[in-house]
Amino acid sequence: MSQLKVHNSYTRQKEIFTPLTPGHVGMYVCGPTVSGESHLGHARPFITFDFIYRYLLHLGYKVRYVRNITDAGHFEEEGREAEDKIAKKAAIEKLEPMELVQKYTNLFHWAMHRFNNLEPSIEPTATGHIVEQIGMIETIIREGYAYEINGSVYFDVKKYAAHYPYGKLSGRVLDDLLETTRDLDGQEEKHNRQDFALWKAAPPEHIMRWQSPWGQGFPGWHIECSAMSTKYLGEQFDIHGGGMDLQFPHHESEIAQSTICNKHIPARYWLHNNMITLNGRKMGKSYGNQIRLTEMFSGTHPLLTQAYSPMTIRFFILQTHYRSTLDFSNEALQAAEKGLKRLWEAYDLLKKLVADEAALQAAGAATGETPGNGSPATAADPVLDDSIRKLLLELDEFMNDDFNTAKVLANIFELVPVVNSLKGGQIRREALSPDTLQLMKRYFDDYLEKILGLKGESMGDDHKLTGVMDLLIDIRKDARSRKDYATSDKIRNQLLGLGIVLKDEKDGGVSFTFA
RNA sequence: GGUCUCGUGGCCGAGUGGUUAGGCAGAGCUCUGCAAAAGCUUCUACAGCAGUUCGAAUCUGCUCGAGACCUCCA
Repeated sequence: MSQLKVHNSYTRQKEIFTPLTPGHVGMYVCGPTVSGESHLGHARPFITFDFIYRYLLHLGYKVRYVRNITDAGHFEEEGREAEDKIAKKAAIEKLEPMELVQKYTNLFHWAMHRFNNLEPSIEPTATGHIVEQIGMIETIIREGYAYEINGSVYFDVKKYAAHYPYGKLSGRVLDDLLETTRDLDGQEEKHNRQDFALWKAAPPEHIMRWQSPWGQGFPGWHIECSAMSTKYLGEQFDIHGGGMDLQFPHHESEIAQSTICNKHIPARYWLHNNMITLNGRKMGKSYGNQIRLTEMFSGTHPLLTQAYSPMTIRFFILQTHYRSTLDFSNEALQAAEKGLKRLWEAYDLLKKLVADEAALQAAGAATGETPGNGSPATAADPVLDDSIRKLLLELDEFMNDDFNTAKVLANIFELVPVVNSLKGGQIRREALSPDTLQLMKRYFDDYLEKILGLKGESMGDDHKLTGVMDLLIDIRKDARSRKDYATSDKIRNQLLGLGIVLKDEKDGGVSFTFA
């Protein structure tokens, strides 16, 4: 099997992934700022790094996945809104800051859960690590790369750039920044405009504040990630992830801070997911075009023609490579919804087929007979059998190639007609060897559920409901056998009105799904 | 203005210099009491121009267009 290759934003190349400590992976992903509700765009990094996390686990790595919660709030830089965002909104909503933080943290966790994202190993909060942040800032000052003015501390970018490759991650040149940095209020106390805050003195109205060697204040935007990643993953770790829009200035600043404190770049592999767009434009609050997750799930946003389930959104995201932009539209989401449904029904079928096969073998074994009805050990259609195995084995190659979930799904979709044909009889069961059928089931289990993190939308395991359905299906069967189609159609149509779709199978059986 | 990315068939999207991406939608057929589902077949592509090459959607240049970052941002 091929080795895992990842696209490293830092080198702009695909590189073979080699963890610092064999068998172990440390991964840090920038988490949400819990000052408001998450929107569709936010779903992308957390789903992306979830399948990356899952795949690393699948490969057998022991992974420590750290994803922070930014609950201190980043202030708008340099005085435009010299107020902690969280404190500001809290005043508007008449809530305690921590109450607000709790509310949106809960909402975030709820959304993550619905997306079937695994929980990170550690989910540290910024407010819980003020001490570490202050410690790091002190180190940077001691090293001579930060200075204090009026109770605030700034990172000396110019000095840093003279000794280290500043701007490499984001492809930025310091001189360009000098020219393009805007005039903002409060700039004058900084030595240079491109310097960024490590610690900000808190104005009197600022609610969230902590005591520091420089007086009462709050931490700058970038220091929390440096402090927490260092604390939980060490001075250098394997993967740092986040959205592409965080490359500058956030990740660039993290690199600078950690380089001064720890003497080397914090992470070896920098992975960035691309944006979700709406009519070709990035979804984000700056553009006022975001659709909140609660609105997605309920279909309440004016742009939505219907509600979209968390799994539909997950699947929608998985159908695209994580480094490409993904354009939202109702049509695209509906396509994803239908595709996922077809895929999942085939997967359910496959599970049944394999279970039946196993039962047959078991029955044969129990009676001591050779499994006359079972499949022979060899494939009657070796060409088909081979092509299936090839499609399956390619899945590993695709994932190893920078997590190409789009290709993975394409191959799996090629197998959907095979599964359906096994059920429909267009392909005889003997055509495939039992091994191949088993292999297919294993790969579907691994890829669809374990790695891509998809799951069946629960249609309710209500025994009473299934009982009633069995009864109705039974009555309808009787009616049909009497050619009483008025009755049989009435049952079917009325169930359809309730959102339950009956399907008459070829073999006389009847199945039902929820529309 | 600076830096960078992208432009694929009705829509969403993969893509290696030479072979079908895939999904959804459309068309035809099969199955079916009808329907749904399913199966089979099928249509429309690589922004434009020029170049490199035996051969380019895939490399180079130019033109046009879109977007991202440079400010909080996933």
